[in-house]
Amino acid sequence: MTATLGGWRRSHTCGELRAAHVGQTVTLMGWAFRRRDHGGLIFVDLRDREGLTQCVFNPATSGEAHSTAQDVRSEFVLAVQGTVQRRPPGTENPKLPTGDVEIQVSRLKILNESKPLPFPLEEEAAVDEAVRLKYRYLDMRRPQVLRNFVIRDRICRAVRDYLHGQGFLEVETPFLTRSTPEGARDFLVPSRLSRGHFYALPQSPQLFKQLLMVGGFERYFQIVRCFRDEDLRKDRQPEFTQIDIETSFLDRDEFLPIVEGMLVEVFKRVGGIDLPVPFPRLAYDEAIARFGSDKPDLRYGLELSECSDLFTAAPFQTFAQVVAAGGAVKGLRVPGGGGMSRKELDDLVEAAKSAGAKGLVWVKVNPDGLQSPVARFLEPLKLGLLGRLAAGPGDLLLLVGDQMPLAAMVLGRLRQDIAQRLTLVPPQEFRVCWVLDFPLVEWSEEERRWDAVHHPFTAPRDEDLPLLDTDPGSARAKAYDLVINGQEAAGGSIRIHQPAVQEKMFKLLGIAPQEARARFGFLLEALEFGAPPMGGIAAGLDRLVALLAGEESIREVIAFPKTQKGTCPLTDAPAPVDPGQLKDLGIRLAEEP
RNA sequence: GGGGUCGUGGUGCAGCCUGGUUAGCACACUGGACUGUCAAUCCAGAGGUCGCGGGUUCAAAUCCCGUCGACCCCGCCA
Repeated sequence: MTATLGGWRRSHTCGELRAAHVGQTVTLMGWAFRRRDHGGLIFVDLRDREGLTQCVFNPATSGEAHSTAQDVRSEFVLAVQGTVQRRPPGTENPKLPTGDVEIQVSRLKILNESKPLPFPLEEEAAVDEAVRLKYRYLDMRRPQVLRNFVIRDRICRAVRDYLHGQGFLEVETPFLTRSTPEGARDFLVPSRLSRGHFYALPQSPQLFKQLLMVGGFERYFQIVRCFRDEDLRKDRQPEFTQIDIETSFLDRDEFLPIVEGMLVEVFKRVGGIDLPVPFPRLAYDEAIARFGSDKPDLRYGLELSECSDLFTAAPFQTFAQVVAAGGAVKGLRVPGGGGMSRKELDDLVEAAKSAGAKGLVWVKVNPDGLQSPVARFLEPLKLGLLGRLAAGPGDLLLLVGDQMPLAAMVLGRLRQDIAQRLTLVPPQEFRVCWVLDFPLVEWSEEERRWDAVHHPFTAPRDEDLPLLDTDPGSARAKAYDLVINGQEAAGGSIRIHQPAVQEKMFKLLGIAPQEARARFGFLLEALEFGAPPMGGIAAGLDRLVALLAGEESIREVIAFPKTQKGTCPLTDAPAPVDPGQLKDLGIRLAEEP
């Protein structure tokens, strides 16, 4: 190092020099971002993590430095020594924080050269993501990419500071663990020492954090990697990071404010945003009824209306039958949507069908009456309908009749599309809410059994405990989701801490006692040794960072993300392995089918 | 597993629908000129298996089939 640097020491970063530094002799190190060669005079914008500083190479100052600067190309690594001087009047650059000054370079050292780059680092340059990821180490030199990781770092620090202040212990849990049934597909790791046996990478530290509570740690958190072998999306990676939290002796209403405090701290420190507390709370049923979603976006209105009663005895047989069969008719008013073309309406109908609806009734409210494929059935209901939906001329009404919650969820999906199309979504705004009282279980038609909505360790609400025997589908869980701008940002629950209840839950889910013992025996046993009441939450760190960074995809806030097929363009993982490695593991690959 | 968009010098795109000049433009790159630029400017130049394979045709970047890859969506993600 010393040899290369020749005793030079960096005195300042490229982001900090101001008019107050004029006259000082400084040493800067960084990358040549841009070079402007005027023949007699050469300008180089030197870039490091903190910013840009213009360096001037004048033969009158140093002929040697000037001639070396002629060889400088993009992304050469440079060390410069020189004097900070005020730029000549009229040549200041207001776009740069350092734009009032420049370095009159007396000595230049090229620390390393660079080949021409495979893509430009200019901010405005659009580059294919696959190319960016293959050369991610170059991509991150772009200030707008770096910025996302600064935000990520600050969020993590705010989380740690806050939780430590609240008495939480940061504890690590194993990555090599055992496969859990249910949930996502596991990533498996073959064991060499126990041939034929496999570890699984954790989908979350769920069981371990409960064991930490049995262990008396009382308040635990971890910023931890989780692994799920499922298909990817712009907000889903095979490995992602959670802020994982668990507490003892707290009921839901004592725990949620702790999480609110964490979010307040993060948004305040990182975004300068004041989130009002307490966060609004919506029961699951209410969220579905009003917004057609269990993760409602509260940044805009477009609430759904309950219209079932209007159709009980109506001439519109289709809906009357739906209501008679215990279903519901839900309505959505699209303000000013009366001008939509036939094609746009057809697209809405298509979208409704692909969301699972049998159909979609649209109604244009014209000054002279209703216009709709079923207008003649609706005309008698006109006043009731317009009143219920608060609709007037120029509006479009969308109606779906089906079983709940499907009817509402179909409109909930259209609600999002329409908000986008009508640009009702305010930018730079954050609306946070809790969704509570989720159903404990839901009936799985294909498996012919009850499935846990959250996970099998989630406690039912105390008053709903008897329902486990009589009407499991109506039992509500002590589960909660934190929703920000229509995205699930965190989810958690109060856990079952009594073995008898846990066994009852397994039974309900069709997990036989011996099967439960085989899979979760260690947890069941732990619950028998004085497990405290406990509950917690897991927040998706990547999504939180993306939200605060204003990025669509979490790939933008992960240093080395995977493509949609789960590959890494930089390392070419996953890759075949040496046959000897497979032999050690006792693994033979099956022939291709 | 299914649907959609895209794939053309290093990068970003046009050309494709309606097959036929030497595949065009911008940026980057190379050489030259230039002492106040900051997306420097001006002059000159080099750089292409049109993702891959097959088919149709006198002729394919262009039409057809297959395949691979990237992205978006549905399913999936307790």
